[in-house]
Amino acid sequence: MKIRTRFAPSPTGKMHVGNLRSALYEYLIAKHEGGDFIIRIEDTDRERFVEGAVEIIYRTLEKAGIHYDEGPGRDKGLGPYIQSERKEQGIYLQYAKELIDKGEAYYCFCDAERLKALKTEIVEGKEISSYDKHCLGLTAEETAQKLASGCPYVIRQNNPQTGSTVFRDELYGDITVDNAELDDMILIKSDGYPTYNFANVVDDHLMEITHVVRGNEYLSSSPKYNRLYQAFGWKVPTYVHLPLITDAEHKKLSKRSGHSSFEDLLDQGFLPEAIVNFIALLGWSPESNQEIFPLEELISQFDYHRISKSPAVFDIGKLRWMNGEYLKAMDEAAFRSQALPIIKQTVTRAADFEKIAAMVKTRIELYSDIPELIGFLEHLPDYDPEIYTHKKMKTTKESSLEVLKDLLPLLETQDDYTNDALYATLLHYAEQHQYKNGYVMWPVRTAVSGKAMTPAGATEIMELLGKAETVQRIRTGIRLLEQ
RNA sequence: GGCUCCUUGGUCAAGCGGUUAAGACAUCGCCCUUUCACGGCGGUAACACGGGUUCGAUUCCCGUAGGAGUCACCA
Repeated sequence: MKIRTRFAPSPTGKMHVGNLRSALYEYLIAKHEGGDFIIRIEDTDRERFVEGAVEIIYRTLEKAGIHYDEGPGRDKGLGPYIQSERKEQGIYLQYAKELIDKGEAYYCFCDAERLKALKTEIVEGKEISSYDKHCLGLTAEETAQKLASGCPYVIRQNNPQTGSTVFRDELYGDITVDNAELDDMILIKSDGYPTYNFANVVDDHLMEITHVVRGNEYLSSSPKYNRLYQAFGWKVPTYVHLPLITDAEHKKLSKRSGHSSFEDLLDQGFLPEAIVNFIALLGWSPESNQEIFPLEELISQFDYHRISKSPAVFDIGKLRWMNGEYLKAMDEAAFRSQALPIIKQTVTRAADFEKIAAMVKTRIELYSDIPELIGFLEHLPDYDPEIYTHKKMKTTKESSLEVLKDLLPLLETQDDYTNDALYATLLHYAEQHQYKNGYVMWPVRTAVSGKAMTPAGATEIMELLGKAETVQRIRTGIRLLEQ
């Protein structure tokens, strides 16, 4: 049978990486087997609905390279794929009533006040409650009368209080839960919308989803969903619950806690391919030691049985590294189109911008590293003369001063400021005095850059700066060293 | 607190009864070099603990501890 997976986001804002990874794994599981990947919008909570969030979802998947076979606008006969539209068609209510007829669900008229009175404990600021089946005790007449009078109602699942329920997860194995733990969750809310708990079961069945893949925050409610499938007499899908992605404090990534969304990462300059590659490896590993995976290779190698069970910390440092790898592998033209605007914004003097782009390419992890790296080309920064002292080069402030003073007249009279010519000049000087290259290069590079680290060597920098600026910076260096 | 799940270095992780317990990021050192970087080489660093089972446990079982998730008319 053809595998069908779905990504079922609720449109409540930006997508954080945990959501994106779920979408990615769902996509990979389907595509690895030549199956279909479906999108379903779960907009049953009209209070949390955020305008434009649906577009964010489409845009995010698009940028991530995740294409869907079915979904809004791509109806293959099992739509609509937006739950609010399905609700309008009366789908959920119809199925809920079927459950009521079977005695697996019941109307509940309890108001907020009574529900609040049921809250028994408060643990860590969270109220714990479980419904007491009060309305299950209503007679048919009482129920009919309340319905007729327009009394607001919800429909609840009727779970047994004895025995236990077992369900199987592909990764976690069999999980058994006492039925007494199963609360009579609400299926249909008083506004007529279904809850996630109900809608996902109904829709996954109707849309013929074979593999339900989702975050493992759903692990503990899955027995209740299983009971729903059983009550309907439907085939239970294959479950794959994914380990959580956490922050450095081991807390689940969430919008609420202000964790980075995919779009935030893009804004920070991360490449979508790098992000996708990185999150694919958070919770899954291939048989080989390969780490760089284009999406196509991910599809061919993704075996969901190798997904791990323990949570993974989202380490932005490693993402940076991976982004750097993608930058290095990028072709020159593509890199330039992104880097050049940033470079030109940072360096306004006439310079060989393409040369700067090439020089910077292998030394950054993010485009946003560029200004910091080459800012010195625009303005000589204030710097501490102590950086002229370098143990390995055997340079001191005194030796540097001497070298710079010797070199100044040479540089003033030289007109050929190409890298090769400058290099020849400096090298010749070093040879004459029997200095080691670094002994000369270090102070020169320091003077023309004002930095202990630069993305290029001394003469390359001089070429970029040109004669006038170079000479001026050497003089500045001498002045600093004479103080 | 109840329930459920998880537990190999700081982080991602391989391992699926017998291994010198891979690899990557980070970190440190060395080499290369016109500094740093890039590149190359190398180092530090892990099986949470206690019982079993077994000739033999990182691997299987049971406890303990720790962590996480969940307990809504949110998904």
